[in-house]
Amino acid sequence: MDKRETFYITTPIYYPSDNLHIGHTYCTVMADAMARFKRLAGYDVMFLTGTDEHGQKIQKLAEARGQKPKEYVDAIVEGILELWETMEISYDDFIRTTEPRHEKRVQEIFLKMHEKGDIYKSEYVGWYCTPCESFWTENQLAEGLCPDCGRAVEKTKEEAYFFRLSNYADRLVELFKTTDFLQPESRVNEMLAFIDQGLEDLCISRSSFDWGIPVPLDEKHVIYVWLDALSNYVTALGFPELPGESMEKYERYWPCNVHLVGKEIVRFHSIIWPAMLMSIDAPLPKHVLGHGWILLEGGKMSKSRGNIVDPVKLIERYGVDALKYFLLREYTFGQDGLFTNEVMLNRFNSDLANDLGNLLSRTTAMIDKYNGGIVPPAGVAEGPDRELRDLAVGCGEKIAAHMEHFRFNHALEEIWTLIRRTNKYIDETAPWVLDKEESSKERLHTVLHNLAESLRIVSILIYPFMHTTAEEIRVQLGLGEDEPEWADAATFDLMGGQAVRRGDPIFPRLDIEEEIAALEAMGGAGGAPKEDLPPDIPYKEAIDFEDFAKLDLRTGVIVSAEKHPNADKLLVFQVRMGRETRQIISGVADSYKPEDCVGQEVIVVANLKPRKFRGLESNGMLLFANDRDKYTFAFTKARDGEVVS
RNA sequence: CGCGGGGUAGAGCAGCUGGUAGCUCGUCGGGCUCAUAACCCGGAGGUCGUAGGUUCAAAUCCUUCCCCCGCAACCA
Repeated sequence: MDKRETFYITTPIYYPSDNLHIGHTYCTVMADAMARFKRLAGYDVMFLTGTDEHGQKIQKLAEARGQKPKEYVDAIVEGILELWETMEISYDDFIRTTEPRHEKRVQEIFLKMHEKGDIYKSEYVGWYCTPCESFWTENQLAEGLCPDCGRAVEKTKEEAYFFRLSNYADRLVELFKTTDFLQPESRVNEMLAFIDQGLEDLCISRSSFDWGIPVPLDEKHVIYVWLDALSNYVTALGFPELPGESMEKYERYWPCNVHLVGKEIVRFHSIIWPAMLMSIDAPLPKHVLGHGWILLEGGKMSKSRGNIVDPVKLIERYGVDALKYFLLREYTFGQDGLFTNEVMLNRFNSDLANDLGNLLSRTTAMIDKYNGGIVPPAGVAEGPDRELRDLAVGCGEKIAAHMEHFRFNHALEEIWTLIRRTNKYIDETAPWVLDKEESSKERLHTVLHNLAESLRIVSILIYPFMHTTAEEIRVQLGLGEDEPEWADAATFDLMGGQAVRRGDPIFPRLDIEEEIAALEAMGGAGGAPKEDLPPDIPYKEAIDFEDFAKLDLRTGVIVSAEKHPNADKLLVFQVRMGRETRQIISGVADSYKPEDCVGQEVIVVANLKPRKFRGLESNGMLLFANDRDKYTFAFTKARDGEVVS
């Protein structure tokens, strides 16, 4: 029986509606570093990641491409697995919510909650768009119309199952107030405020689409996202028990040490998930940690804005370890951080090439040159030796302390303090001077030994964060390819007699301007892509000519424009269309200033029913080209008031 | 008063369980030559958004206001 302490860490399961970007990579890299650190520190680690593959959105995306949902997600999941392989993510299990092991157990969980009396059938009042075959909640509607197609929706009552989330409000408040369940702490108030508004029971089934796990005992329904997705953290461990299948992992690893999640889903993980577990009388995870977002210049990264940083391109160019180092070193856990190519490249040069790479290079070069490539044994400590040795030997403990709080940036900073100190040590001891006199050879050997020792310790310390680099350093130092022992980082003077093997620079210095130019030319790796294609949006279903003929399109010209007094994004236009001038409202305030619109020729959908927006009536609609939330007038050179067809 | 995050040297950030402001890059000057024009030392540069308050002492705690950024609302 394995007596080691266990450590169970998870990432969210990602939604495979598209390829992943650096935000997902960031989260997964953090989890990986933590997992590797804990393994090295002697824990029995379980590191889980996966994909959340059900839901209406996937079903529709698949349909739009004429695929079965499973086919569609299979292709994307393959890409995700490849990415994690490239990133050398050391997950122990990868769970897909479409796997039988998950689906069966989610049904079991549903039944358990049902038995507990926490699930009841009721009616879910919502809105149905017949052409889109989509079911929308009150909140999702756009001024009472379908948010997808803009057509009228019907109020329908959908039969649905609900979870009595409201029953658990008190216990949840207790959880937040008396434990450090949720971190960073700043999120706790947010959750308490949310609970304070009153928890509504949670709708956990849908019958308006079928890409999901069937509700047991009622196959008209499928289980709706959160119950399905959140359960992965236990189903992957074999809970609930199924006949003939082992719960060994569950017993060993649950409760989870850490759910690492993005700040946008902290709420689901710290309210719904614990409530579900309370309902089935399972122990709660020990911690939920919410990390921040990586932002690009100009705002959040998002698929629709096209400003996604493609991790694969960065890896191809700079290597996995460089990217991992940057992500872990640059950002403060829990806070948002800015990504730019320049910042990243500067880190590569100063920290990796100049400090670490160059230290290895000069150390091995000197051992080669001054001692025939053999690491000398320990000698008598003098001068700055003691300081270097103390710093090196104490570094591991400091890192461990930072890692307890997921402060990757501080942990790495500690290592670089040691690296810089070692560089300084070379200057202080000036081995090239010692080499000149026979009388100082002994001192020279001690210095060379200390340098090798310091780097050996560095190679252990960086192992959880950049293991390939660590291995390369160890090979160059003549330490072989065995996995290092964390404990050896706390001991000096282990080396002597190894034959160093000089290699190419482990991190060649980059020409920053050249690299920035290259990255921008590639596009998609930060900054604006040069050759920028419009977003790839599937075409809607074909319509008959009669449908088109229903539209009454006319030309117009904007005679005045102003901001809507009660809305941020709306502009109120007066549009002259031949004999009449109409008021039309458009949500383009982010793209146009009112004064720039006057005189603009436009195309108007003239027979759209008038509607009020925050108190002002809009009579018709203006046509715009929409590129990632950037609107451009679709205009005509014709006289205003003419028919467009 | 919708919710939340943030405003600290030219840039990007850390510090924020209170005690004379720190890191990286950049910049200026110097040193060294083992090394990837890298490394080492030193200097310049900040009234820590604003206005008050608590305190012997505040970037750090409390309050006011201003600005930025997400989310929400709103986008026919």
